[in-house]
Amino acid sequence: MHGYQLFDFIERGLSSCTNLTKSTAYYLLKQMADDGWIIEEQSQEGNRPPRKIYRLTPLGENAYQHLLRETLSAHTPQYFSGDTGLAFLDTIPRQEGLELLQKRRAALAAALAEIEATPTHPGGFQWAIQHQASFLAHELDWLDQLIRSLSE
Amino acid sequence: MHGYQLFDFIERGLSSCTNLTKSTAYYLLKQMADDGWIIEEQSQEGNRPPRKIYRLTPLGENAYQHLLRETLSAHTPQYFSGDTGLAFLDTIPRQEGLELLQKRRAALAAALAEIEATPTHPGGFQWAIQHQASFLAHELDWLDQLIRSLSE
DNA sequence: TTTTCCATGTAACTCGTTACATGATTTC
DNA sequence: GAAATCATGTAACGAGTTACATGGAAAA
Repeated sequence: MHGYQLFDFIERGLSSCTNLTKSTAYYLLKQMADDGWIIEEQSQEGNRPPRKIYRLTPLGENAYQHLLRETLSAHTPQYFSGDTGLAFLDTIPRQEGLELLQKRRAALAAALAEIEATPTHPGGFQWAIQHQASFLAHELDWLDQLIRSLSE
Repeated sequence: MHGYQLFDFIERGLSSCTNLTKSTAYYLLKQMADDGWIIEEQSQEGNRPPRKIYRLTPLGENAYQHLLRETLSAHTPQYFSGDTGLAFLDTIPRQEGLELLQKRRAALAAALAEIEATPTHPGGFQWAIQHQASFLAHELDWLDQLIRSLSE
């Protein structure tokens, strides 16, 4: 694929699972090219802007296989910036705290709704999306529980 | 508090909720001092190394109040590097995939066990810890479900 | 004809991390 | 006497983001 195509593919349906920007995509492709993981091939079709088609080198294939196994077998700890707020939740009036959390709940629900509306993806990609959806659903549950326990 | 004391407090029981290092803690304190959020007060007790006691300025108090409300009301999207692996899970033999995921499961279970062993914290801090624990428990459930569905 | 799409980048910057440095004091 | 604890930093680096730049073609 060429860069634009790759980015487009990711953007289209995987936007809920990543915050990759176009600039970063090109930046990463350049990195991989510099590292010898991929090679660029110029290509032009008609009057369209020239593209760079990327192809995996044996070195890149090797790196891919290793990285894949590493990511699959590792648990990466997750830290939530929102938890910092929770730690000091008891320093503001309870009513105000509840209103703020309601706002958070709305944003969370919107994110969940959006991901549930994304079309089905082929193969393993569906696992990633489903994981994200499942995570958001759990977050919503948890937040509702917190709000309920604060409302008493 | 002084820097070492602050870091120690966070490290002691909140290590499951953050990856703050000592260097970063001092770095952030310096930032806040530069921004006028806190002021340093030298202090020395006996032969012990000199300390810097930090005190919030009105400017810092204001920033704190605003940041707290922002963090409480916002939903920050979370992206999981592990999901990248899932997306390509179907490109390796199923048996090997299962073994890798089992390894991930073990690490996840260990993290959960560790956090469940941490002592209870005062006030809102408990919310943060409980959220992290709840998140890990859900991750474990989800992973077990994935493993089961792949085993069929 | 104006907007969006196709297609690519780069320079400057930010935020934080890593590795390293210091030195006294208390505990083993 | 060695190791851990107390207490503080800094210099160099790195990974990625932001803002900006370009320019033709197709769609509205």
